[in-house]
Amino acid sequence: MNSPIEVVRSEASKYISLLSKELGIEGLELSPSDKRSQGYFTVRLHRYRNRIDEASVLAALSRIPKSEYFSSVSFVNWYINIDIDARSLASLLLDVMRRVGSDYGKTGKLKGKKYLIEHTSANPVHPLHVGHGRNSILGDSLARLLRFCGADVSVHFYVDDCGAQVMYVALGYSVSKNHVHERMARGVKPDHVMGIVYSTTYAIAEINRLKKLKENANEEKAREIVSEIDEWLSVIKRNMDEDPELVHVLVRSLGDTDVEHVINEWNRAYEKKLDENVVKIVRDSVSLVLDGQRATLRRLGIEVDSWDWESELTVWNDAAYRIVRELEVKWPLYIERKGGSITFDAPRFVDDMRLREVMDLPAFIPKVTLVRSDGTTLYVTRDMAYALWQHRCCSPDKVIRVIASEQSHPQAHVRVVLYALGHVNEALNTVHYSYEIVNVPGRKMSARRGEYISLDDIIDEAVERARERTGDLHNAEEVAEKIGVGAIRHVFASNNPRRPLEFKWDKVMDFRQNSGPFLQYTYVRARSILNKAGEEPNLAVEVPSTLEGLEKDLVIKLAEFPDVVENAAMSLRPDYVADYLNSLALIFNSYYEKYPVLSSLEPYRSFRLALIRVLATVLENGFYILGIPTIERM
RNA sequence: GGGCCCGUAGCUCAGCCCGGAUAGAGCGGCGGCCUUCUAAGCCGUAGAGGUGGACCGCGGAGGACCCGGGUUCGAAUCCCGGCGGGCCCGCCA
Repeated sequence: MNSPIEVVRSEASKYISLLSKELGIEGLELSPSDKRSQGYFTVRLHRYRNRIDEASVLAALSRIPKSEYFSSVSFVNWYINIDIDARSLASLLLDVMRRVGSDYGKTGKLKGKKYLIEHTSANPVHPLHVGHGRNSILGDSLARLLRFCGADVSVHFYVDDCGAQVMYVALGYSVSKNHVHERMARGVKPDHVMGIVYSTTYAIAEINRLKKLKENANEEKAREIVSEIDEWLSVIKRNMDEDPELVHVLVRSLGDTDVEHVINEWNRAYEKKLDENVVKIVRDSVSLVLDGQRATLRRLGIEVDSWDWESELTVWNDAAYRIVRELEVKWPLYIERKGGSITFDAPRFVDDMRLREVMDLPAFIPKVTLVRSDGTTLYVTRDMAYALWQHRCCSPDKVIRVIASEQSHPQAHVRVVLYALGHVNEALNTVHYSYEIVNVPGRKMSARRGEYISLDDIIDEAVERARERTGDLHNAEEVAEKIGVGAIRHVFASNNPRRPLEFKWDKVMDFRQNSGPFLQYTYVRARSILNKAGEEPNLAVEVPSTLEGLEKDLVIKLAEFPDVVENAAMSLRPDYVADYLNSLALIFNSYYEKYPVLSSLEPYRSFRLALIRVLATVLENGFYILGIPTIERM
């Protein structure tokens, strides 16, 4: 048993079940008390007030032997409060710690379980932006959390290399190759260069399209079109400010081209593998962008195990079409055809099959078009094929797809269609891990217009602000980098994914308010004590006869860690870990002021050193889960 | 029009699934603490509620987690109906 609190809890459960026999009541429930001053665990007896009286409860309590792990059992206001004996809990804690060492917190709960986590999966046409930051960090923290609990986790990134947006960047790249490479040779990140190529090419396409539209439009319509053109011109202008030469090249080469037409040609050519040159140029440009995105992820400590190319897994092997054909054969009554397009009546299917009783679905689901009139597949169709592949590739117990909440309908479609095709387990074990968007006040973000705040920018900014305070440490740059990364990771990992996140520079970067650096600082203080102590703390120490106040609080908090991790993993909520670390840090920082370690007398000195050793381990493991870098000095 | 999520102190949030004791934190405010293990820290304090009164004591009622109902011995928590905010409802991804 590697969870100290769990040991006490099972003692308390035993105690309570004895009590329920004594009282002749079934279903007494042990829960953590919200009034810690009264006790750690509590049992509510209110609902039995008419069946038993207080005297009989007190009598029953006096008949049951108390566990050595309880300091007190009391009966107040119809609550039975059981308090933990801090001394025995401390012994338990140190026992566990002696046994597992740096593995403290791992309960092996998910041993033998296999997870596939898909996260980020950004369009490979521009740098990652703030929204992706939330996605990547949530996904990565989940992966770390589940791995920490013993699960076998494989992290996948879906490379969305089909569809128009990729053709824009490829076309732009094809006419500006030398310039792109020259910039990369100068050290500019490839995704940033390609981001400019993409949004410029897209703007050129839009302008050319609108211009043609204008020719046979009435006066009112024409005015509208002109103002739209102006907007796209301003996109070009903004890109021009960033890199005039590159944008000039693009405008010169593509200004007179019917870009939209070429894009459609290329799109077809790529999907059907008709033109080797197109395939190569698309692959090259996507790879370049991915290199850049990968570098950003790596800077945040995020590693991806598998890069799954949409083209290979769903299009070139015909998997997406197979989905459609099977659906047509199996459920013809739910298929609607209109001029070559194919639509699945998902809402009716869900109602008829009573699917809502089987899986968690929104109360409303729209119909879903699977094939366009021109015979090409849609993103969602390909995603269905991909979802199936995710289950086939390594037979995971669960596939967790970290995808923004705005995609809840298509994600529901994916699961419904898997179910319809008879892949029931696959459908039930596909989780849309939904998170809310990141808002940046005052900025309307649009990746197509090149309007976004890149993840690189905010990391840079965070690091720069950290640098202002690292002073003349010999490794100031390195420390600043870790603090900046820690701050960013903490912001995204510590918020409830279900809530929209307001991203305000001053708030995220305010290290007083932000707890990433606060946690790191806490670790530094603990580390400092251990370093000054010199030797590795002995964990087989005598526990002082009295533990009270903050010392007791600290022991209990440290003992809770395995529980907290397990709960976070089962609920897929890395933010629970962040929350826990935060309150642990608060307790320790108060403790630090009040309880000297190195200068205290025995047995306190040794005991406290051991406690600090546990604390450091808990922080290290918590940091691992959240991906917050540890720092020895700051 | 429909769906999903959210509404708790000045601000950001936890608690709600599974109802129970005085609704918890952090930030910000105010006031303090660096010859003692790193002050990116800590301590104290006000703050979730209106009326009447010159003040004090005692007792009672009412209000109190967006609003209004309901269920319950008991509701921030469950149910119904509103209001406010975000996102979605494409032959885009």
